Amino acid sequence: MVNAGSDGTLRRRILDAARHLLVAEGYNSLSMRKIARAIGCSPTAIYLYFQNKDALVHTLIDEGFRLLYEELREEAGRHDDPVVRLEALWRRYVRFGRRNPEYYEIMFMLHPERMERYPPEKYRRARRGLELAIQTLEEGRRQGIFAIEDPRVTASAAWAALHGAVALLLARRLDIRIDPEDFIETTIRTLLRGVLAPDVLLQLASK
Amino acid sequence: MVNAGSDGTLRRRILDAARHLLVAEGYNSLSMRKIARAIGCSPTAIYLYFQNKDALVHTLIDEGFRLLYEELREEAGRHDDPVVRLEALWRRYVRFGRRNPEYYEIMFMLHPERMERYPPEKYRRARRGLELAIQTLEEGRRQGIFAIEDPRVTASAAWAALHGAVALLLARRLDIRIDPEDFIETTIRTLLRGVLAPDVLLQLASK
DNA sequence: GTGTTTAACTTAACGGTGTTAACCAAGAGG
DNA sequence: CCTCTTGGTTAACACCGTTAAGTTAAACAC
Repeated sequence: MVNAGSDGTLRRRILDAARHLLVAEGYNSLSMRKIARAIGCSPTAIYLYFQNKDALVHTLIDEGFRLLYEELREEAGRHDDPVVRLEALWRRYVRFGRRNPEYYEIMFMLHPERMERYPPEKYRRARRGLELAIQTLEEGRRQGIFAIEDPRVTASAAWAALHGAVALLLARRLDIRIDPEDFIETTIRTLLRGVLAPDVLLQLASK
Repeated sequence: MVNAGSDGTLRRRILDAARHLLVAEGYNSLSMRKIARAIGCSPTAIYLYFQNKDALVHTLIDEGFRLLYEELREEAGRHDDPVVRLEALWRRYVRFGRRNPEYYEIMFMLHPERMERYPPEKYRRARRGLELAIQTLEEGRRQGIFAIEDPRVTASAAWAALHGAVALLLARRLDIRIDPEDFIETTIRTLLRGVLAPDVLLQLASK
């Protein structure tokens, strides 16, 4: 049979089925054969449109990065004050991870070995979100609000911290006695206090 | 053949081979059949000593947690000043992760679905390391050195931040222009500034 | 209108995986 | 000497990603 099932190019339908399966059953049980079964084609048909499973997953990862970046860009455009903007960006990142756990997992939590094949050229696109934080940090530093050395390194360190928080949250590795909201709040406030200039911090604390 | 190959109980030899394979080839290519081949027994023999592959990996994870805790406990015993001790604990954690990437991966970076089966009772043992940080934070808070609310939550947030740093480092997801040492240094200094009381911070900055 | 090419897809198969069921050989106890 | 238990084995099932070869239908040349 040719183009079995509903309409739309097979490539598009493969991606839709893959994303659906990913969300429904998680990355671990995502298999070529299941995808094929879901759309009523043979497993090998997928290889006409994707070099292999990794390539397919990478396409999903691209989708995820685009989604995340659009959220961050929109958020960044809403705030003028560097401190407010930075905090908003951070919160939005965490929100994205918690709301899209399956995307987040394939984007950031896949095994290193598997991800080394993810083309480095695409990493640059993926880092556009970080650039928003870097610019904000740089801007605030010029105004004497942030006491940091290298904005790029600081932004990366903060990103790593948020990633760790999201990762542990998604993996449910936190002590059950800890409230997730409290945990996130503490993470962000600690980071913020870590980058703010001491005098600004005192000023904030006094009022 | 009975008890093929060298001496030692088969159970012990399975664990040794598994750990060796894990370190040599990474978690992804760790398979029951490979372990069996390495020690010259049949794949099914492993099931006489471990319920399944997960149970085997969990035993390796236990080893890892014991190793990590011993390092942290030894480190904690070497420093009296809470600030110094906290920083030393944090550095030691990062060092463990970077020196034992395979252990770190199965301990903290395995897929959530797989890890949910890891018995919650064992998590408590795994958290003993965190208790060291909690106690240190509590101690420093009583002395007015740390401006934090809940030591348990703060310790968890800091742990998450360090985990994120290690995870991104091991997964080689950092911008290539960023020096890993610089990155770690910034992470730890930011965290420290985030938990220190503002006046202590100013005092530190002035001298 | 017929012959040929090409695009889209299929079936069969290879080598790998975790895991289970059934079997077997050697030693221990009566 | 016979039975039971211990500590393994072999064979098999159902899955996986991937490749090679085959098929079928549409498109095009003449």
